[in-house]
Amino acid sequence: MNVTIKDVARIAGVSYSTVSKALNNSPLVTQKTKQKVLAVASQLGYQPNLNAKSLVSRSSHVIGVIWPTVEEQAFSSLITIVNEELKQHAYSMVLSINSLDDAVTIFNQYRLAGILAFCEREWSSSVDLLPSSAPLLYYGNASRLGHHTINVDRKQAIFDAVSYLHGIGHNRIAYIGDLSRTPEEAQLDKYRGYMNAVIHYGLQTHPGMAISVNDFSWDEGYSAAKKLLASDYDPTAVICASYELTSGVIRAIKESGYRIPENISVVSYDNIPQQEQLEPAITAVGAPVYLTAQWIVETILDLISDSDTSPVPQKHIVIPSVLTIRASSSAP
Amino acid sequence: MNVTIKDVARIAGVSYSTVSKALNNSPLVTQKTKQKVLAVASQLGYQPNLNAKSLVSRSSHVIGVIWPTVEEQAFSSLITIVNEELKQHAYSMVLSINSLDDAVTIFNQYRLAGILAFCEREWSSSVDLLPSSAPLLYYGNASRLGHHTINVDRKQAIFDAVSYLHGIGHNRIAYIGDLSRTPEEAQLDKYRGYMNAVIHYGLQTHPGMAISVNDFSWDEGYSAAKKLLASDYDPTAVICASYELTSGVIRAIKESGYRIPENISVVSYDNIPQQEQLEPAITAVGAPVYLTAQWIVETILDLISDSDTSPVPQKHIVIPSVLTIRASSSAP
DNA sequence: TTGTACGCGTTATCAA
DNA sequence: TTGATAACGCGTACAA
Repeated sequence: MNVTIKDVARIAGVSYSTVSKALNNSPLVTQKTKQKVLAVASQLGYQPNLNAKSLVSRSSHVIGVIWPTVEEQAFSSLITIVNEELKQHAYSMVLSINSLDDAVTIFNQYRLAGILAFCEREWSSSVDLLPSSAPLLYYGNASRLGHHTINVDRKQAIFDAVSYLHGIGHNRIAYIGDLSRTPEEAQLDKYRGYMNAVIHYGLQTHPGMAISVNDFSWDEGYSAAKKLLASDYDPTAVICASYELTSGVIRAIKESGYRIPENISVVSYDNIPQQEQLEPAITAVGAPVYLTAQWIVETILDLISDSDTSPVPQKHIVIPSVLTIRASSSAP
Repeated sequence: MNVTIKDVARIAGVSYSTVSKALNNSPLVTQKTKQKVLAVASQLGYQPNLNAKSLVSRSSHVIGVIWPTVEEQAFSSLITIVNEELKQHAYSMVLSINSLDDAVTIFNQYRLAGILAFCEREWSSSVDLLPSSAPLLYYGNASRLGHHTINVDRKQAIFDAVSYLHGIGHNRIAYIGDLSRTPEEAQLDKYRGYMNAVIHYGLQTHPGMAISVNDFSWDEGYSAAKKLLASDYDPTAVICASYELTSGVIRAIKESGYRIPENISVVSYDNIPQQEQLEPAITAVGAPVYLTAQWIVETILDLISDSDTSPVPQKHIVIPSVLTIRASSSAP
């Protein structure tokens, strides 16, 4: 326990600076001594002290991710993939589920290489004051803040969904999502995309064409779909604002004796592989999660290497939506 | 950026050891200089370097939590509460979603104060080899390993559910859970509790009294309940192995025209507050999540303070189940 | 009450 | 090619 390079040096019979070189693949050491040092190190169970390491190098190869809404599943697959991607680039990832402020504080104190903030809803007002030594990249709807941001284009995504459905002949296209008086920015974007498209294509309108949900559980999707089918709107297609909603919606549609897509087409927001597993496989729009993860990782790593050169230009990246057509949609 | 105590000392016109004392509430400094130092520190935006701090103190006030199955929501409320509890004790929490080995490795390298492993299913075989300098506490089914463990009593929980239902007059009590040939240990425990109780109380048995699910989604619960109701078992009560399953089960029961609890009682595993929000509020068994979180925090903090004194006795804590009666159950 | 000096484990710069 | 030595930022005896 707590064996240091000095211990390794003593056993291996070399100086500890030589050990350091051997451990770091320095060319300033012979293969032979290197082998010996490595052998002793692993035999002693040597584990480098990252505190010392990042104290001297003033940084580490660790990215801190802030994820205050751990109970929302929406980000979990994205975060999983980001983690894998970072590992490929020899970075580690560490999560905090504290508030933005608390998390930034502790990450800063550890002098992490970079910080990634996944916060779709709440933005601490004091965050602008926090002097972050590490590059801070926000994922979500934060273009207004004076920080680097990366976003998915939700408005375009839903617009594309309507375009696609209209293109194959649908005219009564319903929407199930968050229409509350004060929806989060992200949800408002989706609704805007829907309304814009409805107007743009001159679709039939109806008071009951857009159904609001209280949260994004399957249960709410189920209830909303029941309500939709009970109205006299008689939609030929429905667009759902999330994967979970969709899973409830298709259950409700099936139970009401309708078939997908023969009687009604379903298109879901959230371009994640899991859509493939639903029955039937669901046509989806939104930024593909793999692509999003890759962009996030690439951007944060760029910011880290850029951070030497000042001034750093502000980055605001928007990931386009992709339409993935599956079995749940067809011409009416 | 990167202002150190030396900078603070220079501006405040004192030596940097005085600054250190002032920052750490040492009694060896006058209130006046302390105030001055604190003022200068905050004005300069001083942020302590935790790397240096834990390098010199050989530890930090940070607990690392290993959570490889981030996509399973089961732990999320527990982890949220653990986080809050730790904050109360002036500890920070940091998560890793890597494999057990990878996570332990990096946490060790950062010399964190303690490690908490939330891994219900997979146990890396090599984990025993990892020399962890920090106390490692496992949550899950790991009593076989040579490590400290903390667990909930799932077998007792389900047994209690049957006892309760039998006590108020039920004789045909169904079970919906994971009965696959090779279930995880945790799920097997639940089923054992059920079977033990069925035998113990001499309940009516039937081939279709226990329905197996493939995963713990609401969807599987829904399908299982439909199957159960279609059989000729005619249960007066049903026990579900998880919260998500239950949410699907009650939907299926309602749709089949039955009322809860008049026609059929429902008891769910997972003693979490969310059970209260279902319609009707669900009677639940299992270790209350708040209690579990408190035990976890208390145990890991104990282990940390014990770790000075060697040898440390091995701790294996089992948290008892509690029956929380709500509207979903009544005499048949 | 305040300041000085040393060490924590590591990397990097020199001399040897 | 190796080894001694000075940082990195901080806590803490010990001296003033």
